[in-house]
Amino acid sequence: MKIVLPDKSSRELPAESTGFDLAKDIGPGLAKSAIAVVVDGIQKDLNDVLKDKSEVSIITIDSKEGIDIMRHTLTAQVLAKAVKNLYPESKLAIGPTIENGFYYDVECSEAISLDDLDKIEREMHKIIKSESSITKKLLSKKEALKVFKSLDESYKEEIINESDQEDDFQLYYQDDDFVDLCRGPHLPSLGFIGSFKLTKVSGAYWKGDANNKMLTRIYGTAWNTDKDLNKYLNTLEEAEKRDHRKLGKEMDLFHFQDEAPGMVFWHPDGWTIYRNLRNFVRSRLQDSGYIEVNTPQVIDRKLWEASGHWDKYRENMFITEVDEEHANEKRINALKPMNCPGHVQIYNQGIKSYKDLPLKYAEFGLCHRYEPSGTMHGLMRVRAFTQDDGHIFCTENQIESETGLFIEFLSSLYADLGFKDFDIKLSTRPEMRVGTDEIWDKAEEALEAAIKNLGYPYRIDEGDGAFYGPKLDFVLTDAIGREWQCGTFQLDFNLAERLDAQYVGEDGKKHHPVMIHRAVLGSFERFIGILIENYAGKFPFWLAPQQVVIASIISDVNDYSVEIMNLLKKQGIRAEVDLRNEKISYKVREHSSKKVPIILAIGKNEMNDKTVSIRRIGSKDTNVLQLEDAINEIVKENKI
RNA sequence: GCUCAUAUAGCUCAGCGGUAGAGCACUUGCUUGGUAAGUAAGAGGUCACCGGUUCAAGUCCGGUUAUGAGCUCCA
Repeated sequence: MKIVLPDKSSRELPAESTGFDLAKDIGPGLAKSAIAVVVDGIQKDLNDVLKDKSEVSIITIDSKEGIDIMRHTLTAQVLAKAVKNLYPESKLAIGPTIENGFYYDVECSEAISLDDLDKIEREMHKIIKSESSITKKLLSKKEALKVFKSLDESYKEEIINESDQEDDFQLYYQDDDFVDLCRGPHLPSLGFIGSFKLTKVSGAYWKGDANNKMLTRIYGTAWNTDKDLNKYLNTLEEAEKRDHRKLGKEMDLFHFQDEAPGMVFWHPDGWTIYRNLRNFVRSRLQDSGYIEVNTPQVIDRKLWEASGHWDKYRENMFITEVDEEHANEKRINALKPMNCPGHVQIYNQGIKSYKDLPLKYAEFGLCHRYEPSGTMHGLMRVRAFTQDDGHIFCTENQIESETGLFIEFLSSLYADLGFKDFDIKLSTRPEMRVGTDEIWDKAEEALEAAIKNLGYPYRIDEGDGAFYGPKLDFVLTDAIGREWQCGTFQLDFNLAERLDAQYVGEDGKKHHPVMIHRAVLGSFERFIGILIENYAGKFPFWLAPQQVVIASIISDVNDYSVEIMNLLKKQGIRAEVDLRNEKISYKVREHSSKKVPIILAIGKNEMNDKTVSIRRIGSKDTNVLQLEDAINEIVKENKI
């Protein structure tokens, strides 16, 4: 039979040949590292029989797909078996791979804790040592059910029962008859398994549904070599070191307390960062045609009913109760969870003409949302946060140009904040939606055209748009490769109509404008969390809360130190002196650990020569400069 | 919201039935020292909150609150 290879060349093989036969035919090296094949675009086991005229490529253990298959085999054949060996009463649910690793969900009467992972790992090593080969059997629904019924694996039975296929259920066996149901493909033998480590245990619902039983989920990570494994474990450690909650405490930036869960108490230095960031965004917004507004914090439920929030999102809103003194008012209010209804109220004052569009309101709006208790996480997920929110009121024809302007605006802001890369995700119409297909067509096309014009790569998330319109989400990548979704650009065909926002068109008739909800940072709180982790606390000079500390070496130079501080302060630099009766090494250590960007050490020499000794964070080098030159350099550095 | 875990000095943590301990930080004294911890002394705690068991509870049990890891959610 004839097999076509990825380079379109073809090979003649005897009938009934497998992927492994093909690999052998190509070369012994390939045969050694081959673990699976892709047949006509679908991953198959290496020992599956190939069909005539199919297109086949070979997956080797060191490819991305290969590692994924290895992880898959590791969880389904090794972790699952180890758990069954150690806890014979346990039942297997599912064991997929995830980014960098895998997990397996099991039902276990005995609680499995972190301390048990060692034991399970040892059992896994024992299983791998057998280098058992893995063979596949194809069973009918009835036969497959019989197998798992006899093993009392009720989750597997459920999976089979709910499947709409009747035949070809894939059961993978090891030499000693351990069996697991799996979509495959799997490694041909356990000998291909590389380095792994079990990382954590937690609970997870069967099928991800909170109404179902909570299973035990065991997580692990796996790589081809010890080196890769260690590299990954190191990045985890690095992420832990950068944790904004830890750095926030160390650098004295903010805290939380029981009386206001999910709401930030900003300390002086944290608030300085916040203000710097806000000033930066504010000036950019002004340059880009936005008008800043401000809307009330507490608004009568009537407006939330009109906007639709009361119906849909009441669960997540903070509602105020009328107290005794004000009982005659009998009003129920809500803390705003969003700024948009407020912005429409401003828009609705007076009559708008098509000549007024696009009209762009911006607000650093403080919003409250009652997030479920288990979802809060430092600054990243809070109940009170400030959005760099904005709403663009425009016509359908202006969508494309406004999209382009926004993407460029966002891109320049991200670049100045230290994020060069971001991805764009276009979410299209969901099943439940408002608006005609015609307007959805037009809107989705406009968004896509704008991205294409600017030449940015993007991906499409079918059906992930909001019910009121398609949207773009912007995902940035931080210094250690993690992704954060921050910016958003959401078209809304619903709210203007609901709240009766109109403009008079060229035709003299009234029309509803398209509303675009947009944010670049998302929330200041979360974005500062991301900045802390991205920079590991070592903020760029212009953002740093304390920019310069002038540390005296002996008390004779105190006056000169204060003089330097005042010169810097006059130039708008956040400078402080440290005149304490401590050694210079003590002061350097303390201010370095607080991540102050510049330490100026001042001793007798500096005072006599009118110089400073400058030391930058992250470097042990010191550099002696003339005072005037140093100040000029520092002032220059303060520009974004 | 769900599961599991955690809550002791400003911070990091030890103590796990017989009414509290370390290091750092803080205060004071000595020390004026040249780039990541000078030195001595002192002060500092309703052991998260409410209840239970016990002669006796940071210590065991239950509840509440908050936090953490996941899950679910995120307009």
